[in-house]
Amino acid sequence: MRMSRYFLPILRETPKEAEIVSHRLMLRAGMIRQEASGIYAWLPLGLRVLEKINKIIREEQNRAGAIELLMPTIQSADLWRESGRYEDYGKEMLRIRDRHERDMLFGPTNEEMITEIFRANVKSYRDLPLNLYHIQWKFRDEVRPRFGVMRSREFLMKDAYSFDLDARGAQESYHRMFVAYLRTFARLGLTAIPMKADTGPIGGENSHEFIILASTGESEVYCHKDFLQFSSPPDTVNFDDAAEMAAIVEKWTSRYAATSEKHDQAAFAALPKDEQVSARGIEVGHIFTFGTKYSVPMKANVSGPDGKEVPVHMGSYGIGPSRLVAALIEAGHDDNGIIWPDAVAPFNVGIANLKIGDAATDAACTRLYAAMQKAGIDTLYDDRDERPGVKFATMDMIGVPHQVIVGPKGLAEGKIELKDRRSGARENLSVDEVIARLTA
RNA sequence: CGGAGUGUAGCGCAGUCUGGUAGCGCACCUUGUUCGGAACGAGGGGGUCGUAGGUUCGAAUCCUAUCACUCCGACCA
Repeated sequence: MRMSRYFLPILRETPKEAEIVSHRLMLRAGMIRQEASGIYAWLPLGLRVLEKINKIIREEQNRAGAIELLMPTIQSADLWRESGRYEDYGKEMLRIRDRHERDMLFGPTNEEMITEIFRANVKSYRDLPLNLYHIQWKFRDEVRPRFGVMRSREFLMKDAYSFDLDARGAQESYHRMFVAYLRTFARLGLTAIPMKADTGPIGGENSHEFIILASTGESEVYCHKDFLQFSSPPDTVNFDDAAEMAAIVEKWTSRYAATSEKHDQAAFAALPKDEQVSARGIEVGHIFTFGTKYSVPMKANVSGPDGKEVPVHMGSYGIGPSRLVAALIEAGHDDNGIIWPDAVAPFNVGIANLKIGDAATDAACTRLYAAMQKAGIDTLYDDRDERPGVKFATMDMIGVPHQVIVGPKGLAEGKIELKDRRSGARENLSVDEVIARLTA
């Protein structure tokens, strides 16, 4: 993308309402714009990151055997009356009335709807296990939205729902999602630690929150330092092998890890001092099984091998991509701006032409840009008529991981500069060397 | 939902107490000198001062109502 033709409304000053670093940087980098309290428009740069996160989530959900569909944002209240949650949900639910005076709502979650879809179409245990997911905007009318997209009212969520014949099958589905989550967060460049979570009113055996450590995180968390060394499951992992899945889950739940709500001070203190990690964390995922909570009242039954009808055992698995964008920034930034992992960077390569109009720099940049495009690399070419300092500051703030700096001084010696955003390391290389390096 | 506060140009703010018809910095446009870490000068465009009433010869400023937004606490992917 040529920056001169792009829509990248960068702010030089920080809007006063932005308290935490991710919110500040998302506004300053022109990723989002607030349209109402807790409701944001995603500008081109922000949307790129969001879509890259979604892509990774999809790939890992699919790998684990989940199947994508798309449910609507608006739901009928009648569906929620079936489960009894229409009355229970309270003011967090945005209730709407259509022109025929029918009660509708903007979905805060989709258990009811997915159960309805399931029961209408699946009647036999032979069709199980089944795991359906979608990535859709949800709305929860939080009393007090804050921290930008970290706690917004409208937010994007990937939610998967598993269906199994019995509790044992549900457990296996849970394990698959657990492993898929480990892989997903690892690919996003994050270390996410599964922490035993409260199932709350939903009930059930299995529940974990995936927490990433960040100094500006919202909650206090405590865990064993081994979690920081654990390697995530490789892409050769076999999701059909229940024993392999169970072993991975076993490993990742073998050490102490809890958020402040579930913190057991005594158990934590029993760990050797140098193995204790006490930090702040952000919840980026939550998985749990809830048995037949919805299948019983909503009559989502299947025939078992013995011919008897039984309610299915279900589980649900959420990841918040929009929150992840903020979490990634909380986990990756410095005084100059955002530091994206390559996997989600809106642009992976940035080309800064320090002297627009200079034949040599223009030619070198054009050649670089063409080579990057040919290689299919997301590249932002800063071809604006701006001073060098402005271009450096822009590249750093929006967090382009690999920056190619092309100026007349270097070119006089046949060299351009390749800078790594994260480390700040710079190398002087020829244009061909840079192309070879970046397209390797 | 309780408590506190703020609405004046895209962003950050002054002006409000003490009414006289709106200003500064950044950004934007023109132009010149600049040009390797957010340059400088000259000129210029943009605001019915959140909204609606009221008081007044006259309201950003005083009064009333209303809306929006933010922060602190209790709740959440």
